Amino acid sequence: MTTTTTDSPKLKLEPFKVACSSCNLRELCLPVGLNHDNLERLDALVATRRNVARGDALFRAGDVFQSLFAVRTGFFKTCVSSEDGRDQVTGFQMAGELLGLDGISTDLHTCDAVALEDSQVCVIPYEELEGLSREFNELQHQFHKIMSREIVRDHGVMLLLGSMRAEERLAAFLLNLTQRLQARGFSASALVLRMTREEIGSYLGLKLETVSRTFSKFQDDGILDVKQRQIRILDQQKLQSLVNGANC
Amino acid sequence: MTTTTTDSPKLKLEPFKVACSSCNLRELCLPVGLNHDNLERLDALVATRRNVARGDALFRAGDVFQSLFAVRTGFFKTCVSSEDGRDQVTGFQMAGELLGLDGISTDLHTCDAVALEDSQVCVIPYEELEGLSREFNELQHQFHKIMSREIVRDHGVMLLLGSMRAEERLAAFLLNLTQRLQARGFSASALVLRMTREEIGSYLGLKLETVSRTFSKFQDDGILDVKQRQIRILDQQKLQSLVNGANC
DNA sequence: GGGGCCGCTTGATCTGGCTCAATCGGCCGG
DNA sequence: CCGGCCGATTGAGCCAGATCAAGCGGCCCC
Repeated sequence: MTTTTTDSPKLKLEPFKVACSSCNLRELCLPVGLNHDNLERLDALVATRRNVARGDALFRAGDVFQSLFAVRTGFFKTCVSSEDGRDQVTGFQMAGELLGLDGISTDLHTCDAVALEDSQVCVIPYEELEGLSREFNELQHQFHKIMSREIVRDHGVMLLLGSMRAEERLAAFLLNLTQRLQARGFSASALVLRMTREEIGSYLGLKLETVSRTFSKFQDDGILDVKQRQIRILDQQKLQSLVNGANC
Repeated sequence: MTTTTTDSPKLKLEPFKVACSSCNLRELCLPVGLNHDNLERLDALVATRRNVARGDALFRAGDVFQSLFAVRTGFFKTCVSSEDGRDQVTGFQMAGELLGLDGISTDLHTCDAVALEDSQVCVIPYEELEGLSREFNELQHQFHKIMSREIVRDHGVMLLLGSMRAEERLAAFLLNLTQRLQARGFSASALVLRMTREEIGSYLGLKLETVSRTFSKFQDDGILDVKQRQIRILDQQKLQSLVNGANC
């Protein structure tokens, strides 16, 4: 992790300037590829931020869609539910990732976005984003790429849910998490899970007991060191080979 | 189904004018909401068409991405595969639906699109679409809606794969298919499946034997009349209640 | 510092869907 | 019209993961 702002004590409110142009996430977020001038235009667009306390929803299915949100700090889950109570976690979002793309389709959000820890998001008014992206090819293209990437990601999850066994699913999940954490400057081998076993299970199409048992098995096999939500990856190779279906 | 062109005998090649502005799919496809002038601009963009024989690929994972494709006639499946041979059908596309959105993300396609019957697609050069959508708000917005809808659809499939039982999955699949067919003017109760049991199974995260057995069970229960790929829905209510988890 | 709660682990048993296997039947090419 | 092939059906047995159940333990609030 990098430190951008001086950590002056007592400064609880936003530092004066937390703009895309000075954001250390800009290479992971909407601003990718924008030149200096365009970045400043984006700054004007992304003027407001919003804090979301752990457990609170950023939006819920059925809410009117007006803005996209970029995670600045913290961690979210998104989940859809069917008419009957069934619930499915569709993703976990960390700093630099966009939330709310589902809402464009019908002007209503179709899933809940819930903070798994105290978080802050940048609010991106959607209409204004459309306007600005009509002016700047790069912004338009980057936005399309982000939507497309979400589609590709979803296809990967379908592959996982449709054809992998429990161990493969958990291995794929852990590798994906560490990859994304690594891109943000964190260790590739140690991580702290922000979500419960049940939420992992929902995402992976498994019951929480199966998730727990699989963690234990990975520990027995010397692949992981598991202490509740503290995970240390001891044998990345073996994890990778599990995903690749090596020992099938 | 509507008939737009005169069915003059012997006319094998394209009728003179098969443009978005005169396409009977325009209310299901990219042109939704465009006014007359803008539609004519879109016509210029979508100038070429391409035939794809049954079994052939429109594109494959790894192919360079240049164009989106709108299905004019026929039926497609898209599937992703992991490094090991595993294969997952991620969707079935019929007339009016867009193919290729996955390619925007990395300029390479990430899945295969294979025709399940002799088909024809409209070729939509992507760069030009971005250009035109910078000019026309409605086109831009409609395109974003289509991408967003794909994301929402994928979330629905995740819910299905992650939390439904075999009968519920097949019921949801059939209802979804008939809904889309109905929007195209076909019967809501009779349909011909264009895909094999194995492809249905891959899409639903089931083995082909399970799909076949579930069809048979639905027939025994008086919900369906199944003759190979000819399906007649006898009790839509019961199908719907299965999806809603009524008898759990 | 203590109590209670929630999340996690672990065990025992059950079962839905998978696997393996045999047969059927529709369709296509000769 | 017939033979072969591919897709679909059906049966028998099995197993991965679900379910049910019983603690455990870390953390938060009082």
